[in-house]
Amino acid sequence: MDVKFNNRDPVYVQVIRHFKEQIAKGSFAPGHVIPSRRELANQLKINPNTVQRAYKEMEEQKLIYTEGNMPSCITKDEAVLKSVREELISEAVQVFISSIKSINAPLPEIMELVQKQYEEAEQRD
Amino acid sequence: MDVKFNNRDPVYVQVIRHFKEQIAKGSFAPGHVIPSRRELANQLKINPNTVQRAYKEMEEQKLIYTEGNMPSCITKDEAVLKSVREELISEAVQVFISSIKSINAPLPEIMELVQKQYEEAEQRD
DNA sequence: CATACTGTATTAAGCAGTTAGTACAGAGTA
DNA sequence: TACTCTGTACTAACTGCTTAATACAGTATG
Repeated sequence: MDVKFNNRDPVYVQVIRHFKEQIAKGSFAPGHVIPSRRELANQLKINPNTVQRAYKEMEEQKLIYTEGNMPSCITKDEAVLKSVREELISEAVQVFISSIKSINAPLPEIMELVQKQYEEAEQRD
Repeated sequence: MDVKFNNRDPVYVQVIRHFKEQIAKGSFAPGHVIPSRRELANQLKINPNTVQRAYKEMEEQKLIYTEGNMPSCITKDEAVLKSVREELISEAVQVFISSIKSINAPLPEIMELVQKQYEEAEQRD
């Protein structure tokens, strides 16, 4: 568990985002146990309440569930897990397109740029 | 002049963004006069100080200039104007790629999505 | 029973963004 | 001259979001 924070977005939002990315990647099996509020807070050097807020929202979105006072777990509902991935992809595509259109940039030319930079990023990994 | 605000980003940031998009589009000729602080504030129903803050930052970035107490104008430096467009494009591409990579989404598949949704958006205009 | 974990709730504090009010200097115009 | 625009500067206060601090209840384990 390792999250790099930016200063712009609220920390709890970034935490949620991080979990969604992991889910989208398939890094979490359904029912997978996630760190307790306090433990994750320790790892990330943030306040337990900030984690709590993130977890609470994830619970409302059915991404995780909590039984009694056991550590929370990733949902077992595979439809939800799948939709997370679709949501992130669709979001990325929409943001991208609206950015491009807002400045009337020609798509083909931009696509080439994406292709090229993607490959460069690929090599850096 | 018409800006639709979201609740997430600061208003003054969105105002700057709006001007940059117009510049990138080529909607503003070099030296083009822009509304006064008070006038734009009236149009957008925001506080003049918020506009002032946006204009001040744009001036620091050399996007606009002000002579005496005349209304501010878009810069005449075409290199700057050009770089705004490049900056926005590069930003959009980078955000997109990092989103895609953070969830290990295969590029070709995503590219198809982009292509498709771009055309759909095209028709809506 | 006691300790140490869980999750949860409530309240306080801090902070960035925004608004509001006021003021001042310069320039054009009736 | 008086009025009305322009930009600029400064301070104060409000607001909502975010984070911090603390406390409480339940459960498992030794």
